[in-house]
Amino acid sequence: MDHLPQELQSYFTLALSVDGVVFGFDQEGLKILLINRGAEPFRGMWALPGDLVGPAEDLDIAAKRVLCELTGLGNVYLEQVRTFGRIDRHPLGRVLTVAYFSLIKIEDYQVQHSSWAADAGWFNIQKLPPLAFDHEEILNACLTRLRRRVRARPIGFELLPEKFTLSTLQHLYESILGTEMDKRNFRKKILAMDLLEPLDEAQNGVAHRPAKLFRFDKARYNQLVAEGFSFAL
Amino acid sequence: MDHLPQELQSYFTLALSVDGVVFGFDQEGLKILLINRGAEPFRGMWALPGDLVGPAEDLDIAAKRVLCELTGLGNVYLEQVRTFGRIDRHPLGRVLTVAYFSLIKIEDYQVQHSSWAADAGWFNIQKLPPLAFDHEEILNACLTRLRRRVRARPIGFELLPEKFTLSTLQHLYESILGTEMDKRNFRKKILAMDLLEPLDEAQNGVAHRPAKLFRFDKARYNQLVAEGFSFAL
DNA sequence: GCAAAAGTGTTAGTCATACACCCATGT
DNA sequence: ACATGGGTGTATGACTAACACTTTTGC
Repeated sequence: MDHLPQELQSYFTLALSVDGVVFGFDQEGLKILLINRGAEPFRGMWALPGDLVGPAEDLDIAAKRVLCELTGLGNVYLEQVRTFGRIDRHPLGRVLTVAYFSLIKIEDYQVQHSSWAADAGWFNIQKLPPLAFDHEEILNACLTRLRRRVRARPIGFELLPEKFTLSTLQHLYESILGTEMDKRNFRKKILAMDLLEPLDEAQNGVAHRPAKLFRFDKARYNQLVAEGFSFAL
Repeated sequence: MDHLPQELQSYFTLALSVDGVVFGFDQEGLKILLINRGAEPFRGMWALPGDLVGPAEDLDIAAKRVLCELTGLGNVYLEQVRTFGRIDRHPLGRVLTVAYFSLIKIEDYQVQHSSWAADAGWFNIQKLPPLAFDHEEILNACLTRLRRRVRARPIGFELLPEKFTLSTLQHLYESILGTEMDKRNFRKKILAMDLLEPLDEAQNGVAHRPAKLFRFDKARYNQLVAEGFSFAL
């Protein structure tokens, strides 16, 4: 810091954190991963996973690091949402936070032991506990962003296993958007996009007619985009 | 800073700036306001207007301050876009920057003398000079955001004087989106939304049939939104 | 055979697109 | 009278929304 002119030094006194809203999906619907804080402030409260950004740590890398420490997962969908900078948002000092959301396949998640979390767990998006800091505001911003994105980009698949049924996909959309959709219209629309590859495989062990399985064909999507296609649901 | 535990102090060594993409619109099309840097680094280069965020300054307030110092305007449309955090993006140290874009009525702009700008000027979005720092990347992010927003929210009016013609409005959209639109279809669509109040007034002094003037009815928009309407162009 | 979810088409209405001529004004 | 942009309607195709019954499996 010695190389800085005197008059600039007082500006280099902020800290920055990243906070992540980790979305997952299962039979019960859309969920998010919360941690129970193991350290002050707000020890014992549920909060979004997050950590301070190191002085020489790239912002996106920090977000990936937090996610990986918490879930053991790398290489997942991760998107910056926005930065929250109210002066008094953190009791320890001037800490701004950059919010990210990520989409993971909930079945891939394994509990990890991270320094800042005494406990972690999935919460249904409908039944959330009170959150520490301004994390409810952050969560709302991320949820709003997810709802817009999921209709304009084929990112819903990031929440599903590789093979899935059309009904599961429809329930995914319904539970993210909070709406009900017509089965026939949904299938018509999504299949017409020609992004799903039907597999020669079906569910088994279910007490009803087994559904066919599909896979999202990412290469096909990229090709269509290059030809001017744009996803919309 | 004394109240911080030892192990946290090294995190409070970052600086944060805000950078703004100020959009304006006139007969020539969409423009942005650039400054010529009066200080190192990049002295003499064109750059986005921006400044460091004070240790006790709210983030949004900082963005408004920069905009006001530059243009003399307050109370304009201002939206946070995203935060750029590459480690080496600033030569003086670890400075992250939060990008904002704003929409102003170009005729309201008066040159101000601000400390960090030797000069300032409007540049056609098509003919920009090379920019300092990573400001080209920031600009692109803001432009992309503007293009999406302008189709989903009635914010284009922020760039126009209170009274405007339908042709001007159409040219505004065309120059933001980089497309051409059909005159009849455009008028049909925008008038069908019932957001524009036709005035008993027309252009004058033009060498052709004078166009009728309209005003954006914000109260009407708010009412329609409450009833479930959503703007789309 | 019953419960449970899978799978499948048609119709009516709405919306988007394409397109060409007359009008009012200034010079 | 001419140049300039203002202003207007219709027809076609595409997409959206609404809607009910048969099929396949496990128990």
